[in-house]
Amino acid sequence: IKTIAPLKDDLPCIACTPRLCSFVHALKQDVSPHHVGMQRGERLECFTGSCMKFWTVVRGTAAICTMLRDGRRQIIALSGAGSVVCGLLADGNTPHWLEALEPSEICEIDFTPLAAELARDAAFMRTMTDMMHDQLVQTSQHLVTLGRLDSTERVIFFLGRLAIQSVRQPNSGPAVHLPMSREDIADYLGLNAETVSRILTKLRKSGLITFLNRSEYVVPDMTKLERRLPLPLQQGNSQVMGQFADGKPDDTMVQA
Amino acid sequence: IKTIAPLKDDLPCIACTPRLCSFVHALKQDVSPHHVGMQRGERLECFTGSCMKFWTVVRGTAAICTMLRDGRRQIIALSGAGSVVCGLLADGNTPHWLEALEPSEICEIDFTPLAAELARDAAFMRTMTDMMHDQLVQTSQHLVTLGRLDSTERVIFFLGRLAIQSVRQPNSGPAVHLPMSREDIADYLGLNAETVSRILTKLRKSGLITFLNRSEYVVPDMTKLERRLPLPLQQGNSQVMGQFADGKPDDTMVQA
DNA sequence: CGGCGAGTTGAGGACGCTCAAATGAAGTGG
DNA sequence: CCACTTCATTTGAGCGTCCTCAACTCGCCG
Repeated sequence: IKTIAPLKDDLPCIACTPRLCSFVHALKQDVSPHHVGMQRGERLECFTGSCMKFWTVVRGTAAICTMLRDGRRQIIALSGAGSVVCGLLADGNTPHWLEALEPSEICEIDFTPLAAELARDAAFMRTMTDMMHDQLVQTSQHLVTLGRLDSTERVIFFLGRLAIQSVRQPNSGPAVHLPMSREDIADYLGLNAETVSRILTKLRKSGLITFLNRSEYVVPDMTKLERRLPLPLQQGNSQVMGQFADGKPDDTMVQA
Repeated sequence: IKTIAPLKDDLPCIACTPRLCSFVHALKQDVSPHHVGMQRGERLECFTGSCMKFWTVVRGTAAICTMLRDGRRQIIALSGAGSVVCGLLADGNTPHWLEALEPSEICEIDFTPLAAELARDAAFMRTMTDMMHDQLVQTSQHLVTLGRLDSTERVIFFLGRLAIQSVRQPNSGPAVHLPMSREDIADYLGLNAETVSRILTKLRKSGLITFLNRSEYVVPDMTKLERRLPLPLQQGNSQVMGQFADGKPDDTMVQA
């Protein structure tokens, strides 16, 4: 755990899309964001109660997980680099946590001491709304996936979405990196690990997916992939509250 | 479609938990909330783009629905009396709509003309955040249901949650009203109608559920019901941004 | 080389879906 | 009040999908 110098040349807070850091500086208070390194399987548990902690995935991949009494695990959402998770997401009944699926780096900001002040900050609340909205859209789509797609469609959808996100990354080659184990994929898709494995070999043999190794693949024909799905792979650009902020007061606070 | 007098004696906006009406009056503008009656199956479609419409279910039950290319339907969330749905929830890819599952009355407010102004209103944005948060918690739990519960557990969970919500209603007797058809339940739980029917008769024969008729039932022993589930039925009280608002400026705006 | 964990593959079975028919409930018109 | 229509629901038979359990392979590291 080390306190971060907000704008270093390696991986600055630019990765953090909602720019939470800007509120830290704006308020001139010692809400210290700090980076945490996490190994695969490590967890951050702060989903109880009302803590206003935020975790931005700077590097790696993390998952919002929950577990039932008998040990069944469900991955509710995946958080790739740049996405922000907030501690308010849990329901307080079943245990929730943020788990690194591969070696990751998380930037943690705890706004709790400033909560009352930020509740009166329209720009901050707009950011919160946007974050919640993005998460909600993602979760809703995932819900449809679990409710109405069969196992093969789920895996195809998962691989396709991952591939699309991958090409948007700046330093990506043609290969897509699979950031998680078969069991993690299964827990994300509501399947079990063996089924995922079987489907992956089926997709490999059918030529829809080409695997370079166990954790890297290429989609030779994205159109063909999409034809196997009853819903589009491309994500529409979600427009939210941010668009209504005419003056854009946040931008004035961004450093550099 | 009739414009509503905000505080009538029959079913006033008190039912609207987030009290959206208060923002209408605060801004002294003609954002006219009006009530819409809906028959079973009727739809409100405004999930495209960025309209800032809100629908509060005043009476009845509505569902946020989506449909895949081949006609598979998924009910993402149920909206009972008092809950608010907002047009921002859709992802823009697949069609989304709000559908009445039984004869319902919806209060519609379109804040679009005031969007820019409201974006600078911290109290309004806090309300938005709270709404999004509530929806997100609900959707996440639903997602776990679809991902990790088998069909019987899903139905039990559904009936149990409905029963708990029912006793909180003011005018409820011991019987729980089932506000939707078997097919609607199936589309909510990711099953098909026949399976739902089979499970209901199984639960009836096992004595877990007593049916008064096709749409009313009693849970003789809620504890026994909960023992069949790997997760608690009771919903923890979610605490969100509202708690941080010290002065509670909204309350001063409430009429009466 | 041996051990370990992740992944793959196979056999068998349970669960949930499809298709089809029967039953029930509610409304309409004679 | 009763035939008749219509639609939702129930029930049954058969089957496909996905899970469970188990054996086996592969890659990695000591």
